[in-house]
Amino acid sequence: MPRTKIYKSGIKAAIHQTARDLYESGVIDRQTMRRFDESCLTPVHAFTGEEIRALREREAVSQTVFAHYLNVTKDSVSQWERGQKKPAGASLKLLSLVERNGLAAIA
Amino acid sequence: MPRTKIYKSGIKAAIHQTARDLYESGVIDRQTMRRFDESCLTPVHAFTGEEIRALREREAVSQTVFAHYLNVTKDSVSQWERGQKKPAGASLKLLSLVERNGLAAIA
DNA sequence: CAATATATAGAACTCTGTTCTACATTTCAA
DNA sequence: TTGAAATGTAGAACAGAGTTCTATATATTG
Repeated sequence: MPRTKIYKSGIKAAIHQTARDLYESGVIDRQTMRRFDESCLTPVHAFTGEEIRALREREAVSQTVFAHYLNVTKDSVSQWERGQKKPAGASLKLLSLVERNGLAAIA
Repeated sequence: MPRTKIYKSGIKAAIHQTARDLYESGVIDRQTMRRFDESCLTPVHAFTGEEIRALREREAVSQTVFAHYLNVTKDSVSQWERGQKKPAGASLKLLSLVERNGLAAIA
């Protein structure tokens, strides 16, 4: 179904650096650079407790270890998974990164 | 000053995957795996407003764009930089990742 | 069996992060 | 030059995330 080829990690960083270089040398203007910046972020979406648990188990770590990776408490992870609290902001971003790139991406 | 050589990104992920494989095949026990997990995380430290601003300017983006990367509001970034609010938890983790690996690492 | 690791439970509390409005400055295109 | 857009500051009110504490239950392991 996906028409767009998924490139390996590193590509994104390279493209980004190139865009920044173009901006700094005046080839592209600030607005273009800004739109580029905002358009190539990994999409952040809401997570259900089930999804968070599945994600953690996919990475084969305990709640405690998972919590250490995200720099939050184990209790928070437990509450997320049970739907008692819902992660937001930076927590959501980290979960999205783990979902897409794995735990090692934020080690 | 640093005695330990800093390896390029990718190495960490590889080591991690290897450790997990060893664990899953029963070569190392769960406790060892856990200690390994907790010992190889990027250290998370507090940031002053100055440091956050310097970090953002190093990445050459506006507060708005920086905020988009972290999935927080531009106001939060502004308040961090002025010392009015102090990032914690997942926000701190993201800042540490940016500090060490650059903005592209969390794109 | 005893000790440890893991996960749940709930309650009280702190304070981040959000939201809103307003305003000053700078940048850039018309 | 003029006006629109981008950027950053400011403060206040608010919701709720994240912390902390204690207690309990289960499963695993030595």
